[in-house]
Amino acid sequence: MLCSSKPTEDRIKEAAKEVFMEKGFDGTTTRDIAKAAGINSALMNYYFRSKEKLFHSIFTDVCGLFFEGMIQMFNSEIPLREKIEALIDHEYAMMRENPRISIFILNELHRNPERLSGLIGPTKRIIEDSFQKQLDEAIAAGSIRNVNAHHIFMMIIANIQFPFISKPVLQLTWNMSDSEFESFCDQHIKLTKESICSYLFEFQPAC
Amino acid sequence: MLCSSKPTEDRIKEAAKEVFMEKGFDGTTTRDIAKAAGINSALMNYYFRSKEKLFHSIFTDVCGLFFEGMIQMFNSEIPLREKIEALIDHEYAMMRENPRISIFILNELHRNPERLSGLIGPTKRIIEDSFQKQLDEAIAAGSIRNVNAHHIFMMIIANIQFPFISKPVLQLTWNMSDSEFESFCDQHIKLTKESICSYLFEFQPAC
DNA sequence: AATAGTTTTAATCAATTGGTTAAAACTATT
DNA sequence: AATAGTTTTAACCAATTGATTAAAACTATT
Repeated sequence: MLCSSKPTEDRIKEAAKEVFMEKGFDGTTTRDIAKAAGINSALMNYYFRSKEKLFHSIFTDVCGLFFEGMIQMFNSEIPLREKIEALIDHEYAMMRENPRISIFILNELHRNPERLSGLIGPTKRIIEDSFQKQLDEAIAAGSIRNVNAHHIFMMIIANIQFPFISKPVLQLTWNMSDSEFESFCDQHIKLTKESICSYLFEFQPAC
Repeated sequence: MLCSSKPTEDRIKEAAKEVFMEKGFDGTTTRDIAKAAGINSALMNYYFRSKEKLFHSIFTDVCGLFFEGMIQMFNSEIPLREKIEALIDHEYAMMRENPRISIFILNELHRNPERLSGLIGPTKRIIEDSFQKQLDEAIAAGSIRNVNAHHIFMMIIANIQFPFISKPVLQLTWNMSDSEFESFCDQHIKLTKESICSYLFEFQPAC
């Protein structure tokens, strides 16, 4: 039967995802995965042919989760101000649910940039999005400052993802508990919204 | 002799730093290091007792480089606006000289948070800095918006470090050459300065 | 219950890992 | 040049790594 094999295959993938996200590709052994999945270590090679192939499968999924929602948001047809706030809210919610996703993806790409080839599909679409157009129209109308979409994009993701990426350092240097870290993040995305929107919308057109 | 041994010890350290920063602790083998340093692999254990100890030595150095300058800047006695701009300039210069330093440190801490214990000394001082006082005074004087130092700090380092951390993704999704990436960063720190300063200084005190 | 097909396992493989050893090469002092 | 101390090396070790194998356990069809 083909379908009945699903549960174990999925169990392996879920366990592997956990371990890979925590330890990275290099720090993970196939025995770690087998142990986490509660299976014999040979079974991993039965379903996925190698550690590399299993990782690739998981990495593709994780990147999808990481990029898809964001891209949809960018290309959705809502007014600029709401879009920026919705983007920040969405991105923040995603990071709260998957706090390690950012450092995991970015580090694996840093270690092995060729992995990018797999995600050219989903990410490429960021380029040809409607966001720059939306900005250009607002700029032409004089309702916002003249600024490139890439920088707005960077300001958003940097301010949301970086707190999670640097969490261990922050908690040590600022003596933060987990709940204090949470409220710091809450406050920071609020401030990020304000900061970006005030920079964009509240300017002196010709002064 | 004790002093004559320095050159090789340093050569090992320099080579190890390169390899560790590129491949991470888990991705690096002692033979990689020996090869990069042009030495017999046993010599590494002669000078440093183990891979872990060699790494610790390097990690301490790198963290010093990463934090020291920033802390000094924060505690220097210059006016607020200049301080923020100087901080950004300094941080940016440091990242341009050591583009991988951020992802390296943050990932190693993510993988093994205990390594933080070694850098409690240098970083702790960030807490008891004069920056918050400086902000409080400006807030009391009504010259800036009411905002916590932690958030200004986060806005600065997030906007400077994140472009370097996410460089591979950016270059792919936005089809950027190395020089285009550079000018993007130039532009982004300029924008970051403007954005933070305008948020801080240009506000309606009671509107 | 006998069969054929699938899934799971224990045992094992060669390669690589971090680390040790004992001898060699080098350096300086006598 | 003989000595003692340091630095470097080749050879090696046990443990771990990713992966394979052949047999066992399971499942369904006849």
